[in-house]
Amino acid sequence: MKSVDPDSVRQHAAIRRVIASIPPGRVTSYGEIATRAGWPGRARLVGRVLGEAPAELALPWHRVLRADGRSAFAPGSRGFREQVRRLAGEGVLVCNARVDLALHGWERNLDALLWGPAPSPRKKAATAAPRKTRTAR
DNA sequence: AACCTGACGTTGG
DNA sequence: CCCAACGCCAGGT
Repeated sequence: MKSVDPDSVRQHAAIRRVIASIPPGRVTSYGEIATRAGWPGRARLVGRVLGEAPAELALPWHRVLRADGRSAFAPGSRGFREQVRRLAGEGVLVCNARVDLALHGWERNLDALLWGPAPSPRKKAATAAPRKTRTAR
């Protein structure tokens, strides 16, 4: 049998716990989860844990996005569509394959709201800026 | 034991 | 905006 590292078990448990505590209608990143779980920099591990987590746990995986607000799944893929669908059901809209973290981010959006958008500082108000829908790369 | 590959992130060109 | 280079962890070849 394979010896299981007890420390590793705690990591996974902590990570799952953090994911399970993401409030509906809010999203966060892999890195943020890793940090909250006590292991900053282990974003990759979060992805693995999420992928191996049994469905019975019913973790809100759809509320986990990349640091830039895009889904970890390829646009158009099965997972991508399902994630977008679930998020939409919670009032989180995905525009241009991306979620506005400054708006739906799980805490940490205060300074962003006060200092202005952090990621893509939309030059001017999006007064109907058609922003080409970037035909799938 | 190298080498590759991911539900990742940051920095620098 | 795209790409490359690292840093990171665990598994598979």
